[in-house]
Amino acid sequence: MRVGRPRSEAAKKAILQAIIQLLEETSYSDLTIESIANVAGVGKATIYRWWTHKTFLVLDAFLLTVETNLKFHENTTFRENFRQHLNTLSAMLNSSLGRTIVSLVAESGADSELANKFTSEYLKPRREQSRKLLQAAIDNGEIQPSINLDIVLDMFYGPVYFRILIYKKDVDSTYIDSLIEQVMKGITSMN
Amino acid sequence: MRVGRPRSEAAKKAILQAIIQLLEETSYSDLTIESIANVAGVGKATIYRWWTHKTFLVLDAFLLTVETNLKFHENTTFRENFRQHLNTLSAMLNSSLGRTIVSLVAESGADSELANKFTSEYLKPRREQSRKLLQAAIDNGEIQPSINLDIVLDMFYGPVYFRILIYKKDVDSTYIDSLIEQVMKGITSMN
Amino acid sequence: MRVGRPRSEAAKKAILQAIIQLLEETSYSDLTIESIANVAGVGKATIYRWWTHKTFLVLDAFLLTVETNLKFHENTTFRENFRQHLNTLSAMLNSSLGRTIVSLVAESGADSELANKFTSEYLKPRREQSRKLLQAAIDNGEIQPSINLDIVLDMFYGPVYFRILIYKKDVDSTYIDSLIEQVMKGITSMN
Amino acid sequence: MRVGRPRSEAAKKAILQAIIQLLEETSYSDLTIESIANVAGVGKATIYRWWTHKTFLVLDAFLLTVETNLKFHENTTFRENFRQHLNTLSAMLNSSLGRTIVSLVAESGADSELANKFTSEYLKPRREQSRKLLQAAIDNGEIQPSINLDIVLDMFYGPVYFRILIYKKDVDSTYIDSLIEQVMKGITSMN
DNA sequence: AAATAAACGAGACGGTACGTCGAGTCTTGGG
DNA sequence: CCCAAGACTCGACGTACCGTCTCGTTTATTT
Repeated sequence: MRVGRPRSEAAKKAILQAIIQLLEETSYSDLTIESIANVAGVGKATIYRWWTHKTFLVLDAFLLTVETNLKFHENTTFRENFRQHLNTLSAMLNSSLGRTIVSLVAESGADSELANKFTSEYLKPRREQSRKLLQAAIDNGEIQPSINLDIVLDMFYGPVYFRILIYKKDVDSTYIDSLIEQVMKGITSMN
Repeated sequence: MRVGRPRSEAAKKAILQAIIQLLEETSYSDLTIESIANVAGVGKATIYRWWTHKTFLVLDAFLLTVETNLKFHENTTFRENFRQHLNTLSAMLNSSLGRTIVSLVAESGADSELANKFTSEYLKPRREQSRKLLQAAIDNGEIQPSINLDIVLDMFYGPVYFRILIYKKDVDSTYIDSLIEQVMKGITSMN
Repeated sequence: MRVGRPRSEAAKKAILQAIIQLLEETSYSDLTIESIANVAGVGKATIYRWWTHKTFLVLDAFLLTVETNLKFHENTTFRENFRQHLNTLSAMLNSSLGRTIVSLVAESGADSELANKFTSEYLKPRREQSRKLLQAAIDNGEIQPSINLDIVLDMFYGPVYFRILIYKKDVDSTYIDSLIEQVMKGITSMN
Repeated sequence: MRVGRPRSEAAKKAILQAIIQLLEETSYSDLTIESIANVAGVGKATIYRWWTHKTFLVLDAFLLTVETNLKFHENTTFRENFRQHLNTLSAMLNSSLGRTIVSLVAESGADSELANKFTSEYLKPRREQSRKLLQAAIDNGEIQPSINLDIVLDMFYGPVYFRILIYKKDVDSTYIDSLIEQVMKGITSMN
């Protein structure tokens, strides 16, 4: 079996919690490993032993806060599901941790380790499920079968990301409702 | 008149050029004032005399590279105008300087100086003009008058930003064409 | 009797041997407990269980290498005995272990634990025996009874320590012979 | 002429003074660059800019405290001159700074930079002058011309170094007087 | 033989200082 | 009065060891 003192799960938790706390007080660029270690009551070396880069720390802290598995409700409408989904996304992007990790991903290269991990552990699972939702709506005739799924999904997600992060305008439930309405207009089956 | 040695425009240009050059070689976090000064052949104090913050340096370098005033062609279609516009946007987001400044804006607060300047000097002028374009299409009956202009514009821009910066997928002219097509479906007048 | 696993003499030997080996490769300040543990194939805790301080480790390693009990030859002259004694001392001071422990003693305070142990376990026994030797030479009329034993002994030892450690000049047998000769001139009985 | 901001002599002085102060409170091994910088009110980088190694810092601090040029009195006896000289040496070796630098030299290799600088800037000048003093005493017939100057000088210096640093016994003026007396016995001309 | 108990190796832990690097400021001589 | 050069204070970086700890394992004595 593995010898030596085992890794402290308490330390790991404390580190990620410290990041969450600190990012609510300061910006990412003011977030120092030193302050994380202090707040977590942990030695700096412990942080460096398990994370190679500050961005991964933030990503892990982020992943800790988001729901492990996204659940869509089966007994409700396609519209309603998306509405909740986009509201959750909007809340995430308005949190400092969410804004931070997303802008870090934006800055990183397309095949950077950070982008890959963010995609595989956060983005993709959600994308996958919302794609299924969309497909189901096509299957039951609610939505036109001719659409490009990817583009339609981008039309749901993209405006929310853009409006909050770049355009710096509020995305409230009214906006989300109108957005969904507008996208639906172009994809609903007419028969 | 002001006495003493006048400010060196050559130094200013050299500094912004150095940033453009360096950002093609390294990431923003590896971009140091020291290296900028060295490459530009300039003292550090000269940089600090003109700019208060590294982000503004990058923003100014960015603004130097983008067209001062966006021109839409009047004698062509709404679709065609947007197509060119989004292709230009896509090219900008794929450049290291573009990706850098946008992610800096994404990370910054809604009413930070950086976001305000980026909005007023880059984002808003373009938004204004594309809004006019959209309005003109409504006026001549091409597009439904009932639409929410803001949301429709977000549906054009948002997917491009999102797809390049976050989802890390290519946005080529085929994608842009399909995107425009899909958005148009929901807004075109049917008569 | 005491229960539990007994202390490992093998580990103790390995530790002291590791120090001897490492001090021949690196300086004392580069000698780390970690490297000792690695070379000795021993856990750090085992070292700390037996020794409170790194200096004592070195002292113990030193004591392991020096003759347990100094032997003067009775059937030879006073001069000859001292000659051998000082040559041995010179060899010790030229070894890295010897130089290290002596400079540690030099740096330590007069009533530090290290100085006390070095004095009682190394210095004093030798001093005692050479004092006896000197006294014997006085008793048999070879040397003047009026001398201050302590000062004369310092005149034998001091130059050797000083010349090797501080003045950094070679102390070979010629030097030692001349030194003894010169000291003798001032203490030999003239009758 | 040289460009750029000139080196701050005030900072240099403050650094060396801080070392002198700190070494009176703590041992060399507890003397950290960090504490020197704090006490001196100086950035760590400034220390590293001018000194490569902590030992050189201590050496420079030591050289600052010792008389720049040793003065022997011409209108007094050889004995008296040496008496004062050895008393001064004894005082130096009993200071924490003196004990520290000497034990650092003792630990260092024969042709290390530290030993060389200590020899050339401290040891040699004094040795040179006391050698001249000895030579003068030979020239005026006070001392035998047959002696080995080097060995006789070692017999003056060695016992003082040894007794203070290694043997940890007091060296007061009585001891020095007796030592000089004893050495003189073996070298004085008898006519 | 089984249970108990201490020492062992391995290695993670909270710390501290290291030596480096860049930030932003200041002080020169020169333009 | 601006400029380059470069030294300054400051503070975080990532590394290396410190001395302590917590594991599973080993080796003895005690039951």
